[in-house]
Amino acid sequence: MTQISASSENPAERRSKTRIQKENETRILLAALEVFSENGFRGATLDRIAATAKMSKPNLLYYFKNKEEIHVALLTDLLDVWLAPLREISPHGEPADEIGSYIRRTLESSRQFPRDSRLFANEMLAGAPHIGDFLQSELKQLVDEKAAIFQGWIDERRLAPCDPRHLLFAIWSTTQHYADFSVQVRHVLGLQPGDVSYYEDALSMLQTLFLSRLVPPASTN
Amino acid sequence: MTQISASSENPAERRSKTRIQKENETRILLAALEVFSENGFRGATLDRIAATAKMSKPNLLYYFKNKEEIHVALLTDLLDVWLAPLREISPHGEPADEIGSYIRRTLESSRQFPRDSRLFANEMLAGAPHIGDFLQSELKQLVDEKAAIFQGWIDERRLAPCDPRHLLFAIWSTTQHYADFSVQVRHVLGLQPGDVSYYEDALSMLQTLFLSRLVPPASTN
DNA sequence: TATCATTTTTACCGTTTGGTCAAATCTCTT
DNA sequence: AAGAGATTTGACCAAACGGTAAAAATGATA
Repeated sequence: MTQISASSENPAERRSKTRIQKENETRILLAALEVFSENGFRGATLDRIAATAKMSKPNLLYYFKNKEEIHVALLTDLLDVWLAPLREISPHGEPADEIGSYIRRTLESSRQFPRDSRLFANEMLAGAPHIGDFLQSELKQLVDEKAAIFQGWIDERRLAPCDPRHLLFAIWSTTQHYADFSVQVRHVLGLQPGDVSYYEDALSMLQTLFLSRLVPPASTN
Repeated sequence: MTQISASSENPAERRSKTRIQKENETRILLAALEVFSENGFRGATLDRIAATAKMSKPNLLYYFKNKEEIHVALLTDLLDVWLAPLREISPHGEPADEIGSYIRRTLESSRQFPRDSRLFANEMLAGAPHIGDFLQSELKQLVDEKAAIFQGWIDERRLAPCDPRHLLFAIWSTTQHYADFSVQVRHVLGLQPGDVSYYEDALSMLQTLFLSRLVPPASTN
């Protein structure tokens, strides 16, 4: 026994990851993201993930013990990244600035990580079987916290009276729409499959909607 | 040969539907809507649909020749209903009234037919394999037509300058969000599973967002 | 280069899946 | 009540599914 090393049969439980292990895990997660985000958990198959990762199925199961473990790994990674912009909303800034940059950031996430957005959307549509607890506890807490900031602005007349949590829903839905429904967006706009140029017009529209005024006050002519 | 009748082996192709046929088709479509809307096309199984419809699988396949035919039937029914409110937008009304009632109607559809909304969302996430053609042709045409109305209002200074098609995206995404992400909405708001009371606050928020002003103009204090 | 741990593959297993078939049952009309 | 057509069922099939076992191949290290 020259090496104390890891001893566990599961590579994920070993103390430090080898080069090959790190490479293969990211390859698998990338492939799994592709497949899960298109077809949801039930619609995805290990064979397709393995094929996408250019790896045999047993080899894939050498790194993750089952289908669910891959899915959970993806969702866990996702939630951290996705909530970062929300955490950054500060009570000390101007409402317009804070909301404006929050929209810009979430829309940017939508453009950069459309598959992650679709992975999350699929989980929601399925009834959030894997992250229901997270939504009820951590997310709710974070939303309550940020909603309190908005409520403060409302009380100070720096924001129109509205339910702050629904304001967040509106921001989430409009920004993620461009990732989740990108097929529809492209078809309606007459764009080619890979074209994501519409994100610029989207940002412009959303800034108008949330920060300016869409319909002018009724004139008394 | 006392009866000329139908002759075809496929009940769907017979000239007039029997009582039993009508009953069973609706039972199947209802069950299929439930299953497809939760798990998407690939994630749904005929066994689950049959079980939900309280019917044997071969009997189910007596009415629809395969899985895809059920899915297409659901999507076809859906598109008509879903686009009705959009068709009703008139160039002769006031922008605020037209947009306001359109939001009210789509949100009402979201509340009344959340499964339909999720069925559509699943189809989008999967890349619209079954209705891509529809999006490119009929939907694009309808959107272009309505976008022209909005553009007219913009030219008349009755609507803020913006891309009208993105305005439609914003309305679609915010209203359907309450159906597609209802689990998240309920968890964040701390509501019970069946509770859809949030739709009232949602309408209020969306009317504020689209028809009024969220952030007051910067004061010069 | 020998050795041991890591990685990959081959062959397989039981279950689920979409779908078929023919026989049995039911329903409606005459 | 009988006959024809409509409906339902049980038995079945090949392929796809998630996952396992063990051996073979590769990599790292001394």
